[in-house]
Amino acid sequence: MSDQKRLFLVDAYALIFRGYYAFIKNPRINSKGEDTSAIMGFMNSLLDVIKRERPDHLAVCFDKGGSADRVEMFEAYKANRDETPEGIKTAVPYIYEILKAMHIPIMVKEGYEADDVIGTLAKKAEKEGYQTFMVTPDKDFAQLVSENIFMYRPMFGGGYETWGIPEVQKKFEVTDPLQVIDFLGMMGDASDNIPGLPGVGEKTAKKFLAAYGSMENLLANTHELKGKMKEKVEANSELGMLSKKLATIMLDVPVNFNEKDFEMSEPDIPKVTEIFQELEFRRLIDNFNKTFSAETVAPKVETTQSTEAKVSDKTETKTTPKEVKSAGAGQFSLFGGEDNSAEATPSNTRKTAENTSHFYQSIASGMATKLFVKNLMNQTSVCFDTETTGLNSLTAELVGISFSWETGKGFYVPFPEDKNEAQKLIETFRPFFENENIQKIGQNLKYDIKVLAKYNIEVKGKLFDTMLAHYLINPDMRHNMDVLAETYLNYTPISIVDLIGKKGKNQLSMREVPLEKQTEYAVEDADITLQLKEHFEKELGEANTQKLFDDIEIPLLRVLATMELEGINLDKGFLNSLSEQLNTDIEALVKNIYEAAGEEFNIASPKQLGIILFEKLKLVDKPKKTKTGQYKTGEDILSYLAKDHEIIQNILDYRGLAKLKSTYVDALPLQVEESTGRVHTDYMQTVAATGRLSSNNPNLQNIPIRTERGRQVRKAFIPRNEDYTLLAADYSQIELRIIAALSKEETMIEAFKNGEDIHASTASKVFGVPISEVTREQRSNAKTVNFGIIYGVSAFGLSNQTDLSRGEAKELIDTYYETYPKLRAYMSEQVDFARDHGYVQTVLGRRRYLKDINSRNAIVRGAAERNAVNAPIQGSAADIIKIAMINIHNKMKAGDYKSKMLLQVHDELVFDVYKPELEELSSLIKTEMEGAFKMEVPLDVEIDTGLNWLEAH
DNA sequence: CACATGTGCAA
DNA sequence: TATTGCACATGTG
Repeated sequence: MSDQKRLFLVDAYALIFRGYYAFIKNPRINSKGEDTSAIMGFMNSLLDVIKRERPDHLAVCFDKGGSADRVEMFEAYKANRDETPEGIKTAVPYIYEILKAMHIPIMVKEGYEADDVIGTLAKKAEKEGYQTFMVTPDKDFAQLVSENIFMYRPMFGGGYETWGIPEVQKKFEVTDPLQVIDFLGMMGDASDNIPGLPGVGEKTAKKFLAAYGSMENLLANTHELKGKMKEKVEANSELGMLSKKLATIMLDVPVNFNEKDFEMSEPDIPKVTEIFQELEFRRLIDNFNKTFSAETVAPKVETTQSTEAKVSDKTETKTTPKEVKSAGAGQFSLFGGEDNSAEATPSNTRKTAENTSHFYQSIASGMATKLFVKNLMNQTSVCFDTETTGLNSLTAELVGISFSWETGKGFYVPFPEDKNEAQKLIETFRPFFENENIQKIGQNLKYDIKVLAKYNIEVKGKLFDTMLAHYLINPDMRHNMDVLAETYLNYTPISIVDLIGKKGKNQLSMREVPLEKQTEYAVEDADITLQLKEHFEKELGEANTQKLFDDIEIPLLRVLATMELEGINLDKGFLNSLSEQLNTDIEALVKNIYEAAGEEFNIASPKQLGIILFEKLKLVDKPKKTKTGQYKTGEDILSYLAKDHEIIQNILDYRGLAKLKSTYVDALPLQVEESTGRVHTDYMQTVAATGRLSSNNPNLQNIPIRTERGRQVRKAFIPRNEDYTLLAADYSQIELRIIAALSKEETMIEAFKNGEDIHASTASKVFGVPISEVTREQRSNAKTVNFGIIYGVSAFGLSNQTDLSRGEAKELIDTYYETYPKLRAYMSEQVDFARDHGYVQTVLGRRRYLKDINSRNAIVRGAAERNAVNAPIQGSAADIIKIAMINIHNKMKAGDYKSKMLLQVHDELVFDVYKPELEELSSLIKTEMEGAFKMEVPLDVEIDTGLNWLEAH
């Protein structure tokens, strides 16, 4: 390394924003409800740089008041940037405080952007003989790169890349970094509000640069261009020059580079620790101490096993796996001294397979397998993960299975392509999978269970699914393994994309991946899942979440796997003829609409439709626009206009039929699984934040029912054969019953106990008429309010949903609360509870955290308050039907019924019932559903049967 | 081919 | 300015 002095200039806001958005899906919230993502993100980056590079000179640069010059040049400059998120605003003062405590100089110059400050300082430092590193992900800085000035770019997923002249040349396809200015000027930069040349994107900009070298030269030679592009560029030459100016980083900021001011000095460790403690940054305190402890001079690699690490400046760290002990009495020593250690990449402190020591071994020979299974059978708890040829568990073939029962160690069993051979191999593992006494751990076990079921292997014994565990710990977050590993283990697993490529053209099948890579990837997954399990196990115990996990979600996983494997029979022929009828009707409507419009256009394009309706036909004086400036053409908007213009009703009809055809009638037959002839939806158990299931591929929870035409689709869902019949069992008004019971609102409870029609009953009370005299309209409005209450509706919302005016809507809501006073009290109790505890919960203690409940932003807070009311209700209903499903499944299994549970639609279960079992099963289902959870309000279930799903209602 | 947007279906 | 979802067609790069 040269003796040249090195200066690091950190672009604070860029790193703060980046840190904030890196956590956007899983924001860090401390116990005070503050979003500390931005601070955490920034500090991670800063410490990372310090630890990695040990700079002798460093400063952090902020903006203040924006760039007066640029705003003068271009009014819109940064004008329509979204407002700075609250989580960032609150972060900045903390970051200032921390930097002060760390004795790191802060550079700010009123009226200048950090870009300009950094640029000016970098150039000045260069004159003093420094090497300067600009720490920022912002590509604008590439224009400043020189022999002594570099960009130091944090990369997603950890690590850094350094951009010198060659990198910039390659990246932007320029000869001189200064041309980056021309490049940005041409293509523009949405995030910086640089307009750029219209119609010029990255590709065109590069082409222009290659041909003309600069914006000026391009504009001087536009005669060489052709067609539209020529017109556009010529018409916008001024905009082009302006864009170039905006993209130029200014180098004349009045700041001085006094070396002394930028020297790194010892931080005030106690002070920094105190701030971190306040922010609840436990891991960061460790990280900080490590970074500044005396002996750490070089990048240090954490390992999961004992290491013989030689740490010295700029050398790699080697780790040696421990000799593997054979477990139990068996002589299980297949694993020789193969060196699995990997070089530590100095460019990454986040642990990855590259820099973590582990022992992963593949097991190939028959003898080895037998010994391995024997060893497996000695364990009490094993994590496993199946690797398959695809994501469809019904057709996926096993490529391998990984196992781990000890952190940092695991095994991979590759499977042969030949089906008979594969079946033979899996038979070896049957004793393991079907052993009741060995706990099976996995991430999304439903998938593995389904895959193995296709090999006729049943996974028995206690289960622990890390995905489900995390769903209960915080349902609002994401639960895929990569995110969990990064969040809880600070570990970045090998990405599947690295392994098999992006989907599309050249994506590999897992089988085509070299065995060593398969092993690394697969065993790593099992290893990580095992570590996550140890982590989550403790967290689950804290709340009554443990019961929810053991008694609801885990048993439900098996129920869902069974239902999904079962699928439902679909009458393809019926849908095909329906499709033809729709086609005829749609064609007629299209013809009609074109005539009325006076031209042909794409009716399905909201953009084109908007222009026809509101520009050509001028149907409305002031049409409403969407946030992107297009005309709104939603059903609610068009319905208002229907009475005035014939074309509107035709458009609405077209929309309805086109939707029906494309989403259901034509799409469903394509979803029939070839191997079974049935439709197999996939229930997502960890998606809905309230505890509901969701359904996809296809979504069988949104099959039409409200319109006559749409309802027909349900006729296509039929029993498996003539010995069976479809049975649908619906909870009647379960959410209203729950809110009545939870609020202890006697009036409503009584109505339910008396078996009254709740909407009519509400109408009767609210409008002050006997229940027999309630009009259809009154009942309908009462129904809307009843539902609206569950969602936290406003007078505005209610008036939009009904024919009522704002005033009438408000009056109706007021009267409603007077009729059911305890309902209102209950709702505000929920909000208060959320404010105090940061979460709300269902009848079974399922939690939903509401970080925005104390937000200063009324809109954000309002949304959180509605969630506080809605989540316990929707979630409790979800809890209850889950209980019913598990109990019904178990009884049907125990009773060895031929009938099958097929579908769940939030408050409804659909069964394929073997006719001789009908009576017995109807009563079993009703009993179990109504008895799933006892409240002061009785649950009521309506059951019906028929030749198809429509008849069963 | 990937992604955002607008729209609309269900409970 | 009503909750939770999923999927389609269009339009853009």
